Amino acid sequence: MNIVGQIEQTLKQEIESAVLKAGLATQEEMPDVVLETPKDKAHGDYATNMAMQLARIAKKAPRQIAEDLVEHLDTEKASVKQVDIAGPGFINFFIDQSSLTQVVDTILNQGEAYGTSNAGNGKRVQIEFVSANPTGTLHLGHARGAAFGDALANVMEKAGFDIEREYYINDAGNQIDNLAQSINARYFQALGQEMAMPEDGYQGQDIIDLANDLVAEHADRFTKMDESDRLLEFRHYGLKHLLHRIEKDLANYRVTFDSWFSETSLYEQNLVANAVEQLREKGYVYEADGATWFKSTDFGDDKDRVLVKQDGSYTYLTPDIAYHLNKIQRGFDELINVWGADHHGYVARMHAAIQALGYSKDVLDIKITQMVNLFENGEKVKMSKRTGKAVTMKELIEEVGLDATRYFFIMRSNDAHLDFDLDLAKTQSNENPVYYVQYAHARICSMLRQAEEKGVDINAEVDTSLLQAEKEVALLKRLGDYPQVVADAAEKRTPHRIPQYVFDLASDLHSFYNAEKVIDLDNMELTQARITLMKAVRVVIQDALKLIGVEAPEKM
RNA sequence: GUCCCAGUAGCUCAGCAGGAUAGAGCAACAGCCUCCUAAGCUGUGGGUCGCAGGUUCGAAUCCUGUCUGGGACGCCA
Repeated sequence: MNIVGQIEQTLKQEIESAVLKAGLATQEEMPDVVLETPKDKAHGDYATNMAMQLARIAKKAPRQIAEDLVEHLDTEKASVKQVDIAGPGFINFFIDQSSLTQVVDTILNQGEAYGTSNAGNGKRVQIEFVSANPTGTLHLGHARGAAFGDALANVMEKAGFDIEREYYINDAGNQIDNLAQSINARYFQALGQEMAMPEDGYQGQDIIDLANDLVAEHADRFTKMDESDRLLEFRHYGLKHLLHRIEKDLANYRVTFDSWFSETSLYEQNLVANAVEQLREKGYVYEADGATWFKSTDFGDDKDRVLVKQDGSYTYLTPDIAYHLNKIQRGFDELINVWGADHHGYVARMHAAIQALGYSKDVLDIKITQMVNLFENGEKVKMSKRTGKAVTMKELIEEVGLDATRYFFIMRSNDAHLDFDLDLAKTQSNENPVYYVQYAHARICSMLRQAEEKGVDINAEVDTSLLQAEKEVALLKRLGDYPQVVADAAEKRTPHRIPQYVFDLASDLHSFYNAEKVIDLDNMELTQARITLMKAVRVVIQDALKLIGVEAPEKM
């Protein structure tokens, strides 16, 4: 347990025991003690609304209750140096600051383990994200989903969840047939022959490149095969290369997966037909109009959904149901899917399927990442300048850089539409939050370098209780918040809390830097105490940036 | 028509398991480098939290309705 957590815990216990001693409520009636950090420093370090919550139980005015409570509070045990009653009955606590400085030692002892917690309690959670079809390159929306999913996974891991990252490969549907047909057409075209692209074929440059590679490697060898054999070859070739490229692009984006799950494997194990049978046994399947239907309306969906089409093939939904059943059966306590906004209409039927199979819909949490719009010179950019098509993830990274791309995607809530300001992301100045945070880190590194050059022993045993200046206390409190911020971000699945937190921490650092001189050779004790504080801040900035996949440079 | 997301300062957004005077960045304005990186700091101004009801001691936060913007509503994937 971290220092701040301990202080809060003790305070909560003392508040409860004061309520009991004052006879304001019994143990059974006791409301949860809510401690909050007031925005206004005049309202202390912590405040509780206990008196208001007790108003109905004790049948007294909140202010009167507050007075009784305070009278019975053991301030020494609670390490409180001052208690005020304010407003409608808030009780404000001023904490004895000396205990706060311990956070520095805790951080330096724990290193990058600082901030971990047991909030997740080892719960096994699988996060499936990106899962783009292997029929082309990754685009803007994928980049957002990848950044979000990866950061969420990192944050939840740190908060004590047991996380697996999975990419679902749609390598079985008719979009893959279409891919093979598209490559086929481009192949003949590359050989100088006439061949029409299939209707709804993949028009992208990436397919043309693939076909050119095929010609370079194999010349016209494939023209001598039966068409069906050739298409099978192209299907495998296309899948392999496009998937490889996706994997590489993601790795360059600092996103890796624990497992890549193939849709085809579901068919190989007969799991798709199995899933339909299971639904049928439970009575949620019927035949109509020559097709097989899933009665998803029994579980709140708008309309029933087709599982097997008139032509005998499956819809997209059917293998997906089998896939989710398989995921559940792999023993995860919870599944999280990260989907793009264009799939949100799909949520109800997936939840319906899970319930029809006998599971709670709570086992599947679907996070939707909303649309991304690029802005440049104040105007909306939709198309790539080079290709005229949608902007790819790779182009975006090349244009604004990896750190800025990841930071910008993660700093916003996933369910808000995102206006991505290219000019701002490229700016190397204080307007750009990425640089602001990275600069704080570089600044600390610079101070440490100089301290060493001037002969300060930066690893000395120090008396951290010297850290009592206003800006120092602000930093200590912020550092102490970190484990709770990570735990909150994990529990609420809001990784955007991390960029916000680290921005605030950077702000506290810059503010401190301008107010106090760290290296003062005439006051070695204070210098060393401050150096130690700087090291602790550096650990936390590094760690927070690592969670969101952004580098912490030592020099800028 | 149905469903999902959003509507908070000039702009981009936090805050939403109810709590005190609603926050941040940018933009605007006024200051700060003989001193550890000015890629920084300090201060000022700026808000009917889309609108209307309701629940509550208390609502940006919960409920209902409504308006606006975006998206989704295939025997496509």
